[in-house]
Amino acid sequence: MAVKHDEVKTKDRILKAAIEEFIDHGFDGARTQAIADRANVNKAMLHYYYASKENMYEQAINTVVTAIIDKFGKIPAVQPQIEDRIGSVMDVYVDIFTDYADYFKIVIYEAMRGGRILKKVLLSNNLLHNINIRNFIKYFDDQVSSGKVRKVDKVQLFMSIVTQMLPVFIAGQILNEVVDVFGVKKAIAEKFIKGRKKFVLDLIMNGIRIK
Amino acid sequence: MAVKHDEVKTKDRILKAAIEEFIDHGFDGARTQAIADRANVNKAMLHYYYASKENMYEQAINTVVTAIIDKFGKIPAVQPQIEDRIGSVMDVYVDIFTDYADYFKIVIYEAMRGGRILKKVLLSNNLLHNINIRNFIKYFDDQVSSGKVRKVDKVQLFMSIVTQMLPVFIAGQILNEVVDVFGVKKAIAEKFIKGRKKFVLDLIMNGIRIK
DNA sequence: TTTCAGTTTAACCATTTGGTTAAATATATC
DNA sequence: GATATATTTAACCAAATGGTTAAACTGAAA
Repeated sequence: MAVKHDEVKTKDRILKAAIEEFIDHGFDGARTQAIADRANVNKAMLHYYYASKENMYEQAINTVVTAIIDKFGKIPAVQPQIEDRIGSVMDVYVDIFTDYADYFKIVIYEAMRGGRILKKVLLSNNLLHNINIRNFIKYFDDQVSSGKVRKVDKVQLFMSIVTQMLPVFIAGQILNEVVDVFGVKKAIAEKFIKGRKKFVLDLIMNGIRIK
Repeated sequence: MAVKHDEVKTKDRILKAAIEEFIDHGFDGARTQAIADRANVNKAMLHYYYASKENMYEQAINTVVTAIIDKFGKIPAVQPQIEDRIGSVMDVYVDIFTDYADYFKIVIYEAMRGGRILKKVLLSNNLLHNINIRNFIKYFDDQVSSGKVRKVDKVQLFMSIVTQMLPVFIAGQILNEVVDVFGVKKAIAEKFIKGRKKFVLDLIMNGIRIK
């Protein structure tokens, strides 16, 4: 077997280039020639290693989805204070919405085209066991039992935590445009994002009503 | 002038068809032939009335953005109870995320491609005066003054209200897939969406802490 | 009924796109 | 160095795509 030993293997360079191209343009907007250029290889190499654009896309989705879901395992399982626990969930999502924003963007692109590939990837590789909302629910039940917090729907609460962190992702994508269009000062917008976690944590714990 | 009087004018049929095609496939995935088929016209008619795919796309974005922004004007300006006021904001967004979900999808597609056209459309037609977050802020300030609610960042609060309604949109796009992939029962998922507004309103007002 | 601007059609076109192939080149093993 | 296998390249291809054109058709006004 005549195996070449490059610094980074051609096959991997192509996949990385493909992911970048899909991030920027989605499946339909991506061009195989552009992927070849990004990877600095002849276009025929894409066919050699991945056979088709669609197959390359599936590998790309698999890679990014695996990376994102791995992050979910990073939520510290045990924490005494409910604020800390909710804060940890927020931290993980803030991390994903910043460090993995590009990967998350591909996933949204894919979901909008129908999500056929996403579904396939999620159902294989039993990736889902890492999305441990069950841990959160169990923890929350304990807190309710011990009288720390009142009883509310736990799935609804979890969704509230996650969705309220979405501005972090959205800002990363279109902050400059929002600044332009709405005439908000950039420093103000950045301060808004920086203070997001603290605000949401306070809102979830205390609400706005005066008692 | 020999003007034809169809039930629905060809030009309008084409734009409607284009919007549908862009909803389903985004700009890059949309096919001019598919638009012609949807509108039941010869492909040359697209060129006759709209000159290019890009121009057609710009008209489409203009139409859907105008429709969505008009909805923002529907928030009742005056309401005595803060719960009602927040509820009204939620209602408007729930309406947009259900009745205008397809339009909203185009806007997301466009934002993900960079939002150049979206920006152009928003900056022309002074569409933005309808997005009256200022009204909400003024109202909220009054409520704080009169001791009804405690003082929190108003923009943060507004974003919390809006983002927490996003599951309504997401469900409309991928509810069936979520049911498949995560093995949630469909009735449960639908109940979750139905109860979303009530839950979020309660959470925002009262938080989860026991005092 | 002639006129003429507005509308529609079929056929056509240049370019782009994803994909393919045969030949050339590199590399490990013997 | 010979051999076999893996890798890479340039050239090529069919299909699809957005766009164009000349000619035909339509209907209201003169």
